[in-house]
Amino acid sequence: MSVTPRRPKGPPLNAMRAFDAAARHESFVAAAEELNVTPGAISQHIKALEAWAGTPLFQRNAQGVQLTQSGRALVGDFVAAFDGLAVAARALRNLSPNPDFQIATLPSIAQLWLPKHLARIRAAFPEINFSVTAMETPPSLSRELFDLAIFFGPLEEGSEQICLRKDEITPVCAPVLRERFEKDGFDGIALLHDQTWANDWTLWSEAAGVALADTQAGPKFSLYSLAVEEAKAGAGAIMGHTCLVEDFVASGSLVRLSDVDVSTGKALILEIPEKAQQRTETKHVAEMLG
Amino acid sequence: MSVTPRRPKGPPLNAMRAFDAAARHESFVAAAEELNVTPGAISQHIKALEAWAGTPLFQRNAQGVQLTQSGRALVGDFVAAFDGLAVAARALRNLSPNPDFQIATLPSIAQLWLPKHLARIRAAFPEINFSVTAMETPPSLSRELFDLAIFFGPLEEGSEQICLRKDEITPVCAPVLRERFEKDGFDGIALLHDQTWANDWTLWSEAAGVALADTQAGPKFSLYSLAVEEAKAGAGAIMGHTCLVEDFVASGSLVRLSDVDVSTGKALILEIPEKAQQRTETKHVAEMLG
DNA sequence: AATCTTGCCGTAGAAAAACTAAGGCTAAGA
DNA sequence: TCTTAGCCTTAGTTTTTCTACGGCAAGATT
Repeated sequence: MSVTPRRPKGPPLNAMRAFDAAARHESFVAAAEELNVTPGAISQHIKALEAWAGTPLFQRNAQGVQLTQSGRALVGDFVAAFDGLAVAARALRNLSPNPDFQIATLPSIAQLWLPKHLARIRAAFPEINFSVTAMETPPSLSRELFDLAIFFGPLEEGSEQICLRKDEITPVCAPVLRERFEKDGFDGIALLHDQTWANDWTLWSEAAGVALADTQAGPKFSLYSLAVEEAKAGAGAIMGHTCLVEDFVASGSLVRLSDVDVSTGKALILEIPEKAQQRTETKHVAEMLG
Repeated sequence: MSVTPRRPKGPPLNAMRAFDAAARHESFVAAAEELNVTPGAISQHIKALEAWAGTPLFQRNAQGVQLTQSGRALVGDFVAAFDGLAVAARALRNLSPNPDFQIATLPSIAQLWLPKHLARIRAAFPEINFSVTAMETPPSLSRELFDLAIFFGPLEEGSEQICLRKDEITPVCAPVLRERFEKDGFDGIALLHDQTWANDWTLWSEAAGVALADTQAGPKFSLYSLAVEEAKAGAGAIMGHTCLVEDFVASGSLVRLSDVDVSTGKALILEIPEKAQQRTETKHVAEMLG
């Protein structure tokens, strides 16, 4: 009999959150990204939880984890619980007198598309502070405290989505390279690549029926906007996503190298949380972007 | 624009749990007890949450806290969310090959009533490890990971409760004091008190119509079982709860000083979680105690 | 076959969070 | 007026959590 009557403790909350994320993604790396920590942290949380429960929750394979039978049985409960918590957290945030309006989007969209539109919206809502967070993968709006997300992707049923633009690509370059292109075609120009859209050149050359020497060769950039800047400076041609480069084409700082726009099958999609979790301004802001 | 794209963080989980507890009890002290920490810890959590939200959640008064308008609006969401989490946590625990069977009860019951009954049950379930946690206030079975609770209290509707015994009290003392009692009545004997049942002597004297010089005077003990031991050793008379002292009376180590049993209006109550959260053995164990 | 790449693990040390302890304040009630 | 109950604050300690980095194994690539 212990002298200090310590109640039996439940499992650590943060470990449960880590499990929730890891289970939804079936990946420690993806969970780590969502929670903004390193995969090692997730690994430790899961291990702690497994120790507490006395049962393995994941089967570790070399190229990824997989939920065990036991683990899979828990996912539903945990997802439901943390969904509920997210609702509560959002309610808490919305109490604040003037919470930031949080927008999640791709780095490229944040840099090339959003500023122009956001300026208009800021003017309409001068009292609201709009924050933009750039990320590679769309967040779950039912989980994370974003009020609006803009990403490229296929339209999905059942969520609050608006298609802003079809995603189409066409090669563009600086006007100074135009002459060289007229002479040698694509062979005379370096192809610039963005790492997250590494297949753009291949996709376009196949769909447009334009043969290219090597669709993978050429300088690679970690950010699309960097590649665009380089292209404007004359470093080569980039596969332009029309919605991202149209302003440069209009102003003449980039010129088209083809009349053919190829659809990527995706679209520029605006997504907002489900109704119950929207802020009063959300709908209005979405309409101004659409 | 920050270079490291840090996602906006939600409120700290532990702070939300502290809020949940504090809001349910409308008391930091009670919340602290439930979570097994000091009130200071709760205070800090709440302050952190208020800072995060930018809104006060509690109004601090000298003799207790009170939820603000804002705070009250959140309670429902948080209670629901943490209820869900408790369900998930229980599911997690029940995965374990052989989890302890957790029993919550008053210290006095744990020491004076439970051992006899538990012995029987341990014999019937030799493979199960029964853990007993003593506490002053019944836990919420939908929140904490107990499988069974035994407390004195009024029967309530709608929960899974079984009345084990009516709670009745009657004064008892060691046989050696009997003679003195015959001569001088209660005036010749010290009255022993347990701090959690400080009014027992008053209650009995009024209900039984027996006048006592001072129902509050006499040695006080923090544990009822300590007072019982002192009484057995001849230190004075104690107000015996029949279900707790009957064995000593039967064996002769304590003797009754009155024929009058006074009902406290309470009962010895066994409570188990709602069906969906019970373990397979729960019902059976409860029946063996009843 | 050799080499990359991906995604996990483990450990050590560093950083951050959570907790306790102790002293103080205020209002209610004796 | 004194006591009690209940909260607060602060400082310091303990515990938890995170990162950094080396390693390993299975597919993929050359």
